[in-house]
Amino acid sequence: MTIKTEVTTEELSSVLKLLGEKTRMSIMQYVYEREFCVCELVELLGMSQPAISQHLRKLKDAKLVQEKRRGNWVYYKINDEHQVYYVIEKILIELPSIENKLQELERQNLLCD
Amino acid sequence: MTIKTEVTTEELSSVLKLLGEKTRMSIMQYVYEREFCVCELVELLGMSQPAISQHLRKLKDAKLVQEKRRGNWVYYKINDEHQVYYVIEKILIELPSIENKLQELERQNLLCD
DNA sequence: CTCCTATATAAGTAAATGCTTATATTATAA
DNA sequence: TTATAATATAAGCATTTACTTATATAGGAG
Repeated sequence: MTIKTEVTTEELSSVLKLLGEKTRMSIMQYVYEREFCVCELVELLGMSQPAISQHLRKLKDAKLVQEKRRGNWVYYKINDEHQVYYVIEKILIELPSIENKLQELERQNLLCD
Repeated sequence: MTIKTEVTTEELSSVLKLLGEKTRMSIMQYVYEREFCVCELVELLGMSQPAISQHLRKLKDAKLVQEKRRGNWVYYKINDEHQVYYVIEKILIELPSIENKLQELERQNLLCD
């Protein structure tokens, strides 16, 4: 039996505040699919590296994503143990598919590692 | 058969941006329950009348709520025909119950009309 | 070690945000 | 009509935000 921990309005709205920004929402969508390194996200989202890094920092501070360094690259993935992960998931599955963009990335040989 | 309209990342994140503010999230929670006039929301949320009005304006502009004037009072309720209402609902049902606050409001005779 | 690549951080800045106070609008009632 | 109550709007302001550019850090390769 799973006991669902009660969430405060403040906690939930602070998560939604982070998702309420197009770029961060997209990042979340990508790292929900699989892990991505920073440079891949830079390509996918067409934004500067510092901009992406700063968004990732906020997501990491909120424990929405996890990072793992592999050589020069730092990979980010969604934290599926976040307190409101089940809510986040419900939101992310509503977004349009990112498959096209992933294929495009692969086609252009922009995948790292 | 219901056809679920595709939602863009931008549209969804703009809605989440509005919910990503504690006061507005609370307003949405209240008007999800039933209609409320502005002065009731002012009492419930303990904020100034202009502050509440301004939040309601944003929610109305985004078509998240509907207004209806009745005499001096303007009542707001959730717009259950919003494009992503089904997502909003999934979020709102996760919030802690507001029953206590409603009872308190009633006890103090602060209900309008 | 030195060089290079990936990433993070710092500082600066323009724009957006959420309040405040003051005032306008709208409807009811006298 | 005038007065009053509920709400909306305007203007001002402090804070936050999301970028930019420049620089720091960290690891791999030679």
